[in-house]
Amino acid sequence: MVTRRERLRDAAKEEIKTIARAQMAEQGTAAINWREIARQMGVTPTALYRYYATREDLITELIVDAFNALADAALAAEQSVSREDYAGRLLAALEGYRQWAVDHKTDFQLIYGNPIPGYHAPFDVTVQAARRNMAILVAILQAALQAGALKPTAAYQHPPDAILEQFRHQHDYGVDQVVLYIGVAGWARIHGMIMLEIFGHTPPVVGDTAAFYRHEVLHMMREMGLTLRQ
Amino acid sequence: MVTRRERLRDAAKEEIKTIARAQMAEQGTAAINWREIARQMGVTPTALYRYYATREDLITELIVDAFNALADAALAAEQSVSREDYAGRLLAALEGYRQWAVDHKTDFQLIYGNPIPGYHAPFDVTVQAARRNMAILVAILQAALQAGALKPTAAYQHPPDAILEQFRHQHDYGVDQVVLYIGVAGWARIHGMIMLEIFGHTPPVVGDTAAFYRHEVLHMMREMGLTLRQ
DNA sequence: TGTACATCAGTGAACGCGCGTTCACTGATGTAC
DNA sequence: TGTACATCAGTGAACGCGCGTTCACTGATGTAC
Repeated sequence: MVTRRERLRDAAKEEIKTIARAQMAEQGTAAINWREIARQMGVTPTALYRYYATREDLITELIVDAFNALADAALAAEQSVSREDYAGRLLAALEGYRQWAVDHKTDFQLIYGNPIPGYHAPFDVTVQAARRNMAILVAILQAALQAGALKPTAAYQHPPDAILEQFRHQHDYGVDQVVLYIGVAGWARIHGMIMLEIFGHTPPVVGDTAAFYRHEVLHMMREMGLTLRQ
Repeated sequence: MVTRRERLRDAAKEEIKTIARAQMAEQGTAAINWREIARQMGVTPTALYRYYATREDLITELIVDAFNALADAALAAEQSVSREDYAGRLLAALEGYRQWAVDHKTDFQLIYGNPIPGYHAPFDVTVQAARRNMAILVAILQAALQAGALKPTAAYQHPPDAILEQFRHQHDYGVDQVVLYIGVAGWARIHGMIMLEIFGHTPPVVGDTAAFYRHEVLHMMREMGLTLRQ
């Protein structure tokens, strides 16, 4: 049961994070400013130490939140599609992924861009959070493989030596080797487009970045051997 | 003719930039510190104003340098391959591109990662520099197309509507539409792998990132319709 | 070849600013009997 | 139901630090005649 105090406490923590996110959106991820947060809340800087032991802790929580929100967005998108439409599910997940990134540019930068100067993310925390994103994509591919909707094309059937290292880690996701390879290769591909867009480097020849992304994803799925419904 | 004074001046500017790059390598792109540069040079902070009017100007020059060095690396790699081996040239260019990025992680981050807080790159300067990189790749593709080594596969022959915007900009590079499309799509793909590697997010299943990159590039070239020599 | 002047590199003090964090504290809110 | 005590949110002063930039200046190096 949640006490009144706990509710107020959680609300205060949320307010702090909301302001921190606004700061990032305006000035970049490195612009998270303790004293300025306090100012905006109408409170002394010391009061914030009731909620976060240090600025580092606040940033860590923002990172974990971002990873989770990103995974939630992909998952929600994926779950709105009929279970047997594997290609549709994957497309939805990947579009949900991109949409979240575009809607929360600085949160995405916080995760995948430059580390904040002087800040070092605790390894285990962020790795755990990052795994969830990969796990969602890989789960769809695995289901598609078992249902026969994913028939990996020749090039994907035998992962290159470079990726054989995976044997050591395979249990991490508990899926077939092909699926893991397709997952990693595919993820790298969509990551490139999103990073270019988020950081404003998409070549000016691309007009509609959302449509470009969708086109590339569909092309990729076809090329990898995932059957599309008509 | 270069006077003694000009030589000394250029040497001093180089020293400043070298120290700034070391700072980035150690603490990230945002860690460029005017006073600390002066300290390391054994000089007062004010002395540096003889060479750069402001910290912003210094950063801008670092960005331009990085873009040029990156393009130089790709070009040099490409030029060491026989002119008629188009696939070999492209592979060399792309591997040179990645290698430079890996060897100069923070310079690459400076270009393609988070903007430095409070710093705003002058648009025209950086755009001009970025264009060179794209131009090099696209030139190889165009030559390959004309020589018949590049026979775009079906999926690439007709760029999607999303990219038709290019008509407005096509003259920028003066190449065929297919080439431009292949160039942009391909660039996004390699960009994803490099960004993941540079920022330390390559999934741990990938053992040898260089081999993985090479494998993906070769696969991509085959898939796009660029004939490989045996 | 020597002199007069202009150009340039670098100094040193100071400005104004803001940061994250510590410490000892006050006063309000909750809890146990 | 009221009282005694513990818990918690928040204050206010201060610490130690470092930043980029300005200003008026000195002394060395180059240039023109």
